[in-house]
Amino acid sequence: MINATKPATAIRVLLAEDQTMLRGALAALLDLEPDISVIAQAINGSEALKLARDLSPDVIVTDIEMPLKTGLELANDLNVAESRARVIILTTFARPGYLRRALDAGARGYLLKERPASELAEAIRRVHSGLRAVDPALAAEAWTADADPLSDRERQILQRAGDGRSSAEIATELRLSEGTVRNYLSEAIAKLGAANRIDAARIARARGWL
Amino acid sequence: MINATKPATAIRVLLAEDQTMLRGALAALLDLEPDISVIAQAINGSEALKLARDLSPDVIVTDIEMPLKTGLELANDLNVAESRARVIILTTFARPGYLRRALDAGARGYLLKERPASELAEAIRRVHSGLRAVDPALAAEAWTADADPLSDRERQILQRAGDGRSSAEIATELRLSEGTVRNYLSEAIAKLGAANRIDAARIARARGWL
DNA sequence: GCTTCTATATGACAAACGTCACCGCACTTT
DNA sequence: AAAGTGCGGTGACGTTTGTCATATAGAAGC
Repeated sequence: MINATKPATAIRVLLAEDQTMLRGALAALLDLEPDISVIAQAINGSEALKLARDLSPDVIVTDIEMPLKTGLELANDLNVAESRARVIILTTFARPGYLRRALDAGARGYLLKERPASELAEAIRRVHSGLRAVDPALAAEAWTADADPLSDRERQILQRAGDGRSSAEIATELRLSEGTVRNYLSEAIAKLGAANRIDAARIARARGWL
Repeated sequence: MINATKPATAIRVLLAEDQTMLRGALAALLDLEPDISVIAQAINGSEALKLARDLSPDVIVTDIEMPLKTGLELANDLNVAESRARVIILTTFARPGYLRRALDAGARGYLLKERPASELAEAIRRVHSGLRAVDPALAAEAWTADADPLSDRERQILQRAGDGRSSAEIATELRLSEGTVRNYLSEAIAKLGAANRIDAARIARARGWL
């Protein structure tokens, strides 16, 4: 993409989204804005991290659910690396758990794909100028929502159990004893009020805790 | 959207997609093409059907998984109504089962959201000129893909098991004995080469069989 | 130092799950 | 009529899962 007509002060944006059609369409639309320049695109979280380090963009717009590294992990990695880049999460999921984790990871914006594309450009400008850009309806909901009750271990184990892995397999993978895995699952099931591990995984996913 | 600059012969397109950001971005991009005019947008299948009847577009581009009416149902309804409109399915899912159902419903195109947006315009032109536009990789896969090995009962039961219901609950709901439910699940697990019921549900979903 | 907390482990037990051989009944097919 | 087929059921058996009480080692707090 040629940006010869952009002012040198245009906001330099990195776009991370695994769905090619949406990524391409958004990049094209954003590049039509005179004050925004999409300097790179990434198809997964790892590539985005690498590009962010090489190019130091002003703003990173990222999906959450991507291969190799999620947008939340990306935001976290950039945060601990004290990156200058400001992160906007762009996702399908209006889950308070995701929003909370995004903000904890240092994201400055959280926008839903349900919203019109024009709001994305607006959010980029807001975030670049130091403000936040969080979907108002979701922010209100997050205020009243329960906090994620799961520990990191419980989350790790529940993820794998939800994919159909047995306690023994999970134990081997995480170098725990099988009994310990069952204990963690039992805890998670109780915390979520679920009937079994699958039900627990379903509930946790629906609330954005997995 | 103002189309004053379009020739009267521009291809008149109806776009049905529930995700606003993607819908808006695609509409904007397509409208940049001189020979394509997006005359209307729908946020679900029912609205798309109504608009198609009122406006009789040349080409309808539709997602599959939408509220109220899926894109496959929409294609089917238009087909039995002997609509002039030609349908292109635009979806995330590279599932041979979906492709087969789409073609059975009379769709002329099947395109993945994994593909660049430029291919969408190309597909619209092909379909409008009477040709087909099916993702080549998926078409090849569909040729060799296994048919769905599950019986209706197995599918019913596997769906519920995948949601975390116990054999006893499923038995009550479907008025079978618990042993029978376990037998069906055992069969389904064997057919799919899965390790357990959850694994089986995961595999079946991934192939579009659930 | 001692206490408390946290993560992990063990053992025991009941319930749920997965497998398999086999039965019964209603329908077709021949 | 006999044989085959599909669907549902039974019983038995070993494995996995869920629960709970309890234990141990290290880290953190006092």
